[in-house]
Amino acid sequence: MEPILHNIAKHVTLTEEEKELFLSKVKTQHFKSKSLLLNAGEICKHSYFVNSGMLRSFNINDNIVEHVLSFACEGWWISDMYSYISQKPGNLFIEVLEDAEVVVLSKENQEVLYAEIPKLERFFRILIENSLVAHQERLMDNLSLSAEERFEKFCKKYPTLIQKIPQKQIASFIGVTPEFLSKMKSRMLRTK
Amino acid sequence: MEPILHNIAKHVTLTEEEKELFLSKVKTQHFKSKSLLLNAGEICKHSYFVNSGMLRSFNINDNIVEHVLSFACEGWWISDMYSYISQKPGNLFIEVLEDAEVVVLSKENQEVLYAEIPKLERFFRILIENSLVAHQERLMDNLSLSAEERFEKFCKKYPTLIQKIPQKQIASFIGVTPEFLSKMKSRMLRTK
DNA sequence: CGTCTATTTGAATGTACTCAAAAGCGGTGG
DNA sequence: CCACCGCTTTTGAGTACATTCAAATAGACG
Repeated sequence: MEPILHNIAKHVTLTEEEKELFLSKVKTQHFKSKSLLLNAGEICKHSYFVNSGMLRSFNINDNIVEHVLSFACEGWWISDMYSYISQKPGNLFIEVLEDAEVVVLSKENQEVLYAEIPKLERFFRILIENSLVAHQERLMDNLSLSAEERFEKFCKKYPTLIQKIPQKQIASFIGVTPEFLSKMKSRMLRTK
Repeated sequence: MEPILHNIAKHVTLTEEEKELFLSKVKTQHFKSKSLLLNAGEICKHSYFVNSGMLRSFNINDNIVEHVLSFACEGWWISDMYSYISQKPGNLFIEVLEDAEVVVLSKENQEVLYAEIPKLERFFRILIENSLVAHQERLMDNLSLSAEERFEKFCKKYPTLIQKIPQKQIASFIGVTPEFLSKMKSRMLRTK
């Protein structure tokens, strides 16, 4: 079965017709590593569900430093939520880290689906609730944990990502420079 | 009209019966300053909508330092989202900063309302979407802005809160020590 | 194989923290 | 109504964590 239907089935149960309607409103696309699905300053017109490969969203601040907001691999959704819901220009980039197959849902079709299949309102509410909880936890971690503790937590939480994400991206995600993460790692090995 | 109905009306339109049903599922309560609506380790059984006064949610880390997750004054919702949706013990406190009148919605009644009034599913989805966007922005700010820039942004964003929130709470919210915020303020006055 | 990018390492620097003490402020009780 | 107590804010000195800049090394990709 389509992975995205499996994802939906975790929270709500669709009839066969509803599944078909849903699939008729999305399209599957392939993207090469390093391609940009969204540029800062653009309006985010789509939400992406990852079938395979990996994406990330990030911004770039005045000092030309990148900061990763989120990674998305198999089974994860990604978009620029701010821009997507407001349909105003956002400041996130969405980039492919690993050749990816993604399911693309447009904002317009999302609205159509909400109207046609009220259960999806519930599905996305639950999805967003979980995302909110994750972001709140990450925010509190940034406020209350040391860089080392944040890194350890990241390793425990995403053991698979450690293998395939470049270290500088992980550094950016946990909020340190790549140089410092490198030093931290060797220090952690030495003192352990 | 009830402020909470006004709040709901910003996103969805309820019939008179639906409004009545909604109001029958919530209760209004008064809380004195400094009282705790939720203790870390407890299961969060309620969501709160603030009619008047002010609340905050925060956690306490191993070093016994408090970190504010959010403030809530007139027209804002507050709860421990993680604990509320999972019904597991959370690690947030919810405390009254200023004598408050709040509308209390229990998790059970929330579920009843979702079932009886599907439009509320949409209302809370939108509410949570907005909250997610705000938390994402705050997270990125913590990663990419200096303490001074975060403070300036806070002042611009919540000019009214500056007046009534103790400075140490603001420090905790933007992620610095109260001593440092104090020094930062005097430095900003001097160099301006 | 060569080029480009990522990672490591080191030295110097800076931002924010800790600890300590003094000053300010608000609420409460005598 | 004033005095006192507790909490918040300010100020200062010393420190630590993380950054910047630079250079060397390693690794990936065409």
